[in-house]
Amino acid sequence: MLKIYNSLTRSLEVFTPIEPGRVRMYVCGMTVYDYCHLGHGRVMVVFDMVKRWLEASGYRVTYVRNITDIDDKIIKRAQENGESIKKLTDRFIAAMHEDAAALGVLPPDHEPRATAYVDKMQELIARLEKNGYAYVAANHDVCYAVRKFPRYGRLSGKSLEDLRAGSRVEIAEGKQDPLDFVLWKHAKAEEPDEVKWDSPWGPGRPGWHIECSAMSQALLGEHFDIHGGGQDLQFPHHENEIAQSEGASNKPFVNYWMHNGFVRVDDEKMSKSLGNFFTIRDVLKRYDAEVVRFFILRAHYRSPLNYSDAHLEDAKAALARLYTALKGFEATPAIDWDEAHARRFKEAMDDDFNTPEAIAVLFDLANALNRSKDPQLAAELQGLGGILGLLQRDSRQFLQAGASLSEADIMARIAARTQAKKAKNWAEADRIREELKAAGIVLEDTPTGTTWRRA
RNA sequence: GGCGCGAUGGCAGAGUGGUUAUGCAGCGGCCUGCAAAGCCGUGGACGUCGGUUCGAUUCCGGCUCGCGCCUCCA
Repeated sequence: MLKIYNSLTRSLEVFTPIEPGRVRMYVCGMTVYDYCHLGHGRVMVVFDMVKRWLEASGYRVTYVRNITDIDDKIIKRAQENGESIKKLTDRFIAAMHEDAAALGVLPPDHEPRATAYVDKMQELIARLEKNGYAYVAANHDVCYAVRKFPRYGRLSGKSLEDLRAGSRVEIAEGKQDPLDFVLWKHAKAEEPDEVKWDSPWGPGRPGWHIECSAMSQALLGEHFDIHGGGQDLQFPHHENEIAQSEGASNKPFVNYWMHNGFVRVDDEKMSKSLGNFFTIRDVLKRYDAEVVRFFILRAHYRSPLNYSDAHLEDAKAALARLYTALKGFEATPAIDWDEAHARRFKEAMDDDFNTPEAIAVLFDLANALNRSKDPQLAAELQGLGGILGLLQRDSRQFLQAGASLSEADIMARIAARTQAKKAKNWAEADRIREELKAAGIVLEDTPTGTTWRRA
């Protein structure tokens, strides 16, 4: 029985889908004006894991992760680069897909681009206007009247009074309330035609928050099961989504809200604005993508995750232990859910996707496999790993990837060393081994011959 | 200032009202020509002060410290 920590109620709840056997899930994706950093990587990996576990549990899942391809920063960046919005966003969407694929993130079922749903956004705004939640401000922007929505603040645990007290002095041109947010931004003369759409409120473009309300509704309906995203989106983005979607439909919007924790650098949130971010592609130049995925999944999705070389090295060594246990087994992944390890794995995953505990089970399984050499355990280790998107490679491939010398070169030296060993010329044998070690190649003598792996 | 989250052994990171997390690193042993890998064993922990309890790292409260949101942000 799956339990999910619901940000809306701040408690662990039994998961019950709206439609039996079926899960509809929406996750806020990226604004594509730059390369994804590791924080974005975490969102993608975490909700990929969630989707995989839901499917492994027998649900049919429809997973939507949107792309924000129209926004202030995109416009600004395109102008700086002297390229069109379309060209810029296409470029970074392609890069995002490369990064996601490298991290073993399966493509979502739908990946809507905001610009393709502008008509849906306008429909939604029109309904909000009709229901009395939207108004045209003095500067011609269409705004959402926050005070009209009684449940505003429920998700973020903030009252309007608290928010007002804490809000920095903000020049809210024409807004009825400083906390009101923009649904439709009136076009400005200096903006390129590419970012102007005709609308009942004049030419302009959608506000950020309405995008997700429109896309989720278009693809998943007015009421769906799970909505996810980074913790920083809880307020105001997700709060605003609720206000918009429920204000328009008069129905509950989402049953379970999930928020993943931040990636940190030196105990500070990794973010564009702080400038302390590492892009996924930079990290992948130095670490195997599966090591990065393992590193992300080794922490609980709601906990902060500190990024550092030492932690990546640690993850690399740990993952190598798992692959080492698998060495020599070419089993087809197969899970016997009645087997003790598999049951523990399931229990962990059902407990709010406790991947650290699930991975601990994998290590116990590796230990049992090392002792017994039972191919069934190898099949299970690979099977359970597969649910997390791990351990699907040939173990030799993992253990040898990134070697500084060619296979033939290494094999030649191993042959030379084997000769030396036969002649009991230990000095020469050790010299060759040391030489390879200096090149990052570790030799291991086994009863059936010498094997190698990269350090 | 308001709201929220967290504080676990050298590092990372789960979990539990009384009994082993797990991984990396360390130490001892087995194996090995010696190693490596693996196996066996082992030391070392629950921020602080109170409370509840037969018993708390685990529940409750104060404090301290850290982080986040309150502004675009995954």
